[in-house]
Amino acid sequence: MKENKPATIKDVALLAGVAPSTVSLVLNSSDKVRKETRDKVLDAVKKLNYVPNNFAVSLRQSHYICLGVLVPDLYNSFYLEIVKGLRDRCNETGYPIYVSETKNSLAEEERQISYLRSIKVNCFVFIGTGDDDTQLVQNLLMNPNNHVAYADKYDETGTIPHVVIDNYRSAYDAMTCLIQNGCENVYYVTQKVMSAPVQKRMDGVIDAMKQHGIYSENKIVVANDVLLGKLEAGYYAMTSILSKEVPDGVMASSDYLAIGMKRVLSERGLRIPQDVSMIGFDNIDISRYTVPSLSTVNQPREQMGRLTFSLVTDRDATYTAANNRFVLQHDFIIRESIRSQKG
Amino acid sequence: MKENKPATIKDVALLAGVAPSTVSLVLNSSDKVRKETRDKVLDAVKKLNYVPNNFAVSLRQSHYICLGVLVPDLYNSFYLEIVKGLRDRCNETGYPIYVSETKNSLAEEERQISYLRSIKVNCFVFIGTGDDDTQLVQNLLMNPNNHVAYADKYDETGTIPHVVIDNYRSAYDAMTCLIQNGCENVYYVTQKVMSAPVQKRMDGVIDAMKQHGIYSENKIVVANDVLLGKLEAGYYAMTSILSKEVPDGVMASSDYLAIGMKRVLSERGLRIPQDVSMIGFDNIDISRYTVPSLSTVNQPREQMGRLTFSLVTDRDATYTAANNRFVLQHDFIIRESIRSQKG
DNA sequence: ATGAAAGCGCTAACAT
DNA sequence: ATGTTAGCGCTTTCAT
Repeated sequence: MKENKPATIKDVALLAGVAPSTVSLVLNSSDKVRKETRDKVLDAVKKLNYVPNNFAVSLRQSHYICLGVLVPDLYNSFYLEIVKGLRDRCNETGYPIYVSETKNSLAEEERQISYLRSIKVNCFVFIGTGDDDTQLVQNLLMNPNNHVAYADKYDETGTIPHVVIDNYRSAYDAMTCLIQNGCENVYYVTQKVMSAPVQKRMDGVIDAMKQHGIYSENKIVVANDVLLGKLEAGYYAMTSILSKEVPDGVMASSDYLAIGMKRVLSERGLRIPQDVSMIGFDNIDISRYTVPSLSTVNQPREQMGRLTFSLVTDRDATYTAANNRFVLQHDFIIRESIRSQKG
Repeated sequence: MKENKPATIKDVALLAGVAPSTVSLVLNSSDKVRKETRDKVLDAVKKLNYVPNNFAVSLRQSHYICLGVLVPDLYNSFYLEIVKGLRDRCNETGYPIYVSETKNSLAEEERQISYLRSIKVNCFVFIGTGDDDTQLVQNLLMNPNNHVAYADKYDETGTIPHVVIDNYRSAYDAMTCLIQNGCENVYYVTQKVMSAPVQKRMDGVIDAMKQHGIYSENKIVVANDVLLGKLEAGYYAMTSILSKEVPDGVMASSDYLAIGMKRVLSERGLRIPQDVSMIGFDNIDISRYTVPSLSTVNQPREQMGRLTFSLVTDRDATYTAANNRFVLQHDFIIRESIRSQKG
């Protein structure tokens, strides 16, 4: 039995011997129709393999509640975990969710937003995108039906709800830990794109170094992760450090970088943590299983996603925080890659 | 300037002093309208921040070309790379793409398909989903507008184009390599969900073992990766093997499993590859950077995605293969985790 | 080169 | 409890 065109509500009505509006009623609120009629309709629906045309529904209802998510990189497990939190909440509540990749490009971001608007998405979540998109966001908010929230992204105006961890503090503490465990010559390798969170981490690292009198500009190394991929970028960053000297500690702005760096140390016969202590950032799943396991800072990523969902779908602002900044707790996870040698 | 309702084509027409149909003409084919009129229209579009309502467009045009992708697990980098290939081709050609997670659940798959159909998706790509969804697919194909292709999934009927590697052969070769390099007591750890590709790999492994007279049933260990996550599942599988004996070689059906297994060996002071040779499957990005680096089988994942895109969007079957099976080349990647000791 | 008008499939207000 | 009907925003003949 080949169907040529998908069945419409009219076809169902015809087959069931009722009016289209009755079919609609059955499909949307089951209690306003006599059971007998209802069964006839549902029978016809099944027989015709009927699926409502969402375009017609949404056109008619003129509003459409759907989450649009913008992420720089869809292959970064850090972002993916935040998206997972969003996705789970969407599944729980029946919201459609559309995830787009922006590749750190403002033009791409604009293109994606335009598409999302064309399909009447009205809830926009920005995860970790650059700081230059504030104008885009303002544009979006011109329509009061639109809602915006950020995850892992700051809003200094205090108008847009955003979920972050204390990036400054967590990085400050991580670097301090290295120092307190005896490191005196520490390098910090950071990713290239200086989003606000990454900037704040660097500030924290530098302040910690300064406070212990071990800061100098050349201790900060910018990895070439835009061109190379994080693992390889870490590998090259560490290689360049070793071409100058062997530090007694290294910190990276992400675990991926750290794993690339670790590989070089092993190749050179340097032992972690005996020769070099090491700490990453993000706590990706593999960090616990590397040899030695990697110390790191954990961000509650899924929880960030879940909270962001609430913020962007919340029509009544039941959630509040000073300056719309929701700061979640990070954890500092000490594993084998740091030698413990207090003092 | 707050806009309350998004601008419609009428608003644009009004402001530009033309008819709605003219606006439509301008927006869709630029050459049928006088330049002067065109500019007026584009001006109005910009002023009103106008974005076409895709629901209305698609409703009117009644067909909609959009890719719907179904994946068991959105946090598995293997699938993600295939999706990346699809996504790139979509971006190149302007197709929208909607990616759904099915979690190895038939019910979830059904739910997602129903949603995709409601938004008039007509191209369906199944990546690595179970074998029990053939009925769903047949249902889909009742409508001749719908198109289906598989990636990393077999179709034995020969009706549905599918892209795979030679899973049997690649696994057979990998196991043979271990044996030829001197391993005599080898275990194979496989993931639990026995999709056809995973089954074929196991068949290949077992045949290679048998051919060299080293097969026995207890050499095959099924990891508990449904409950635990692959890393941890690998960890426990290896632990259980070591509770019986120390093999001289292990192979895993995925790199993730292998990394979990590797950790146990290191903890027990067993050296790779001196004491135990090791090989994984999938060539995830980290495998090159682990210490020691992990030997593995590479699938051309992005290419699989790109080809699958062509197959599902191709209206004229310009691509052909025997039984609709498109077999891409795998690579066998030898790294440090195998000791080389021919004979 | 541009305008007028019909209709895609659905829902909701109103009528019965 | 169910049917009738108008109209969401757009494209696409068909006129002009």
